[in-house]
Amino acid sequence: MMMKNSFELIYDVVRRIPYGKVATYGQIAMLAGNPHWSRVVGYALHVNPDPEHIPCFRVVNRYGEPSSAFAFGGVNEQITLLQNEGVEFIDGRVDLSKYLWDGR
DNA sequence: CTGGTGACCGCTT
DNA sequence: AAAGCGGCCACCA
Repeated sequence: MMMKNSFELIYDVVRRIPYGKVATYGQIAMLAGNPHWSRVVGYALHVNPDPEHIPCFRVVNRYGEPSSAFAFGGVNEQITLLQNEGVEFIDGRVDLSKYLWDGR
């Protein structure tokens, strides 16, 4: 039986993030089906079983700023990756008005 | 086995 | 207008 745990639903949503766009935890949680999973989303990415297929670096908090625990090698590195995709960082924040993934 | 925490968000007062 | 609290899942000791 394919019992999709909440984590798989979250991974599925994160994997849908297109190139050059960013998504927020709340957005993913809502798309996953529960607006209160925002916390679970953070934990799901924490285990991040497939970082190569799950662009956790494209996931940012509501303020458009990368999470603190991203220091797995250098938060600066994450910002560079997004910039490399065309995402413009302003004052260490992403313009969610332009780069926030609309869920499509 | 139980308790507590964590990459968060939204609502209430 | 601002601040504080709760809530869901899974893993750890």
